[in-house]
Amino acid sequence: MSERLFENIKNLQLLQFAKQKHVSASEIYIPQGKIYKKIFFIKKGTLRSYYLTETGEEKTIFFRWDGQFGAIPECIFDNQTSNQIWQALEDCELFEIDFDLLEEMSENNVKLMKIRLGFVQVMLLEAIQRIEGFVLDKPEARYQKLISQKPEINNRVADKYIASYIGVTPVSLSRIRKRLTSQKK
Amino acid sequence: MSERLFENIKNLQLLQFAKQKHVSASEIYIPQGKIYKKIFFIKKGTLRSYYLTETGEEKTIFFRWDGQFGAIPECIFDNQTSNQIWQALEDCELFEIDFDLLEEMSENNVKLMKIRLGFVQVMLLEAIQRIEGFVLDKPEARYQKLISQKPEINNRVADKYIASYIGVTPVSLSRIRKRLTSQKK
DNA sequence: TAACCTAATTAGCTTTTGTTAATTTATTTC
DNA sequence: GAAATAAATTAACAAAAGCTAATTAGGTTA
Repeated sequence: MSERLFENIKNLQLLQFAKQKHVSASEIYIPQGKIYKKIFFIKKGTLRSYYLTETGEEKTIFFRWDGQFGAIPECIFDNQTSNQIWQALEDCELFEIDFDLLEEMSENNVKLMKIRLGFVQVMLLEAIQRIEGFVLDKPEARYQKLISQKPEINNRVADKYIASYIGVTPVSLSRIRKRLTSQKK
Repeated sequence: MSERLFENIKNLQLLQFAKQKHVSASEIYIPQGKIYKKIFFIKKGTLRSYYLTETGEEKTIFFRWDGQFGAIPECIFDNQTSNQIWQALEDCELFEIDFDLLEEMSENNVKLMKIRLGFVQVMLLEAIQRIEGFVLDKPEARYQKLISQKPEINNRVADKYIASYIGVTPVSLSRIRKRLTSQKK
C-alpha cells in the first residue's frame, strides 16, 4: 500500500521537492519538542518513535520500516509541538517532503489531495489494527502476531523496544518468549 | 474538530444526500460481515462497535458520541467485509452519507476531497492517542483519563463496555474503581 | 409491587505482570 | 581481541489481572 503511494508520488514528480537525508544507526532523527512538519519516506533502514516518561524511561510507540511513510501527526495536522522522539535503529536513507509545501500544492490539486488522503488512510488502518490488538489479545498474542507479520523484527530491533511497543516491560517479554519456546517442544 | 467538519458538510450542501436514520437503544445498527460503505454522523445518542470472540464474548473497540462522525475503515477504504458490530447504547439519530457517492463527487472536487481528508485525520489523531494510552499508561490511568475526558460516560455507558475499551475485564475494572475511590479518602 | 433479568461487586484462587537486582550473554569500542 | 558497555535473562517477591462463581444492586417488565 505504501509502495503504491510512493509510485504516485514519483509519477507526480513530487520527489523533485524531496530532500534526501541520511541518519546513522542510534542517532536521533527528530528531537523532542519540535513542530516537525515533514513527511518522510524510508528508503532503507528502521526508525522508532518514543516518549520519555517522568522517570526517564523510554516507551516505544511506533516502528517505521523500509518502504513506509511516516510523519508526526500532531505536527502536520495540528501544527503542534510533539514530545515524540524519532531515532534510527539502523542506518537510514530517507526522503523528506516539506508538509507546508505539500499542503500548498495540494490546495488546488485533487490528485495530490487524494495522495494525502491515501497516506492518512494507510496510517489509520494500521493504527486501528493496533488498537484492536490491545483490546482483543493478550501480550503474548500481540507478540506472536508481530513476529509473524514482521519476522525480521527479531534481528533488526532490540527486544526492549518491542516490549513497550506491545505494552509490557522487557522482563515480561523475556518471560513470554521463554513460555513460547518451551511450549513449542 | 468534528463540529467544524459538520459545518463544512452543511456548507457544501452534502446533507441533501444524507439519509436520516433512527436506531433505538440496544438495537444493532450494523450487523457483522457487511461491507458497510457509509459515513455516519451522530446527531444524538451513543454507539459502540464490538467484536465477538470465539467464546462468544463481546469486546468493545470504539464508542461514538453525539457530534462525531464514524465509519468502518476497512469497508470504506478497502472495500472489505468487517466483523465489527455496531450497536446503539442510547436512542440514536443519525445522518448517513453513501461513501461511493461521496467518493464519486470528490473525485473532481478538491474541497470535498479535503473534507474527506479532515475526517480521516481526526480519526487518526484519536486512534494514536488511544495507542499511546495503551503503551504509556496502565489500565487504572487509562480509566481515569477516559473519565476526565468524557465524564458523562459513567451515566451513558455500562461499565462492562468501558472495561474492554480500556483493555481489561469487567471484574478488573470493578477492582480499579474500588481502588480509586478508597484512595480518594 | 413482585418477579425477573442483567450489571456490578465481591471472594477465592491462579496466572501474569511489574519491580529490583544479580547474572549471563551480546555488542560495541578502543 | 580484550575490555567495557549494554541487552537479555533469571530470580524472588509484590501487585495486578484473569477466571469462576456467589452475592448484591439496579432496572425492567408483567
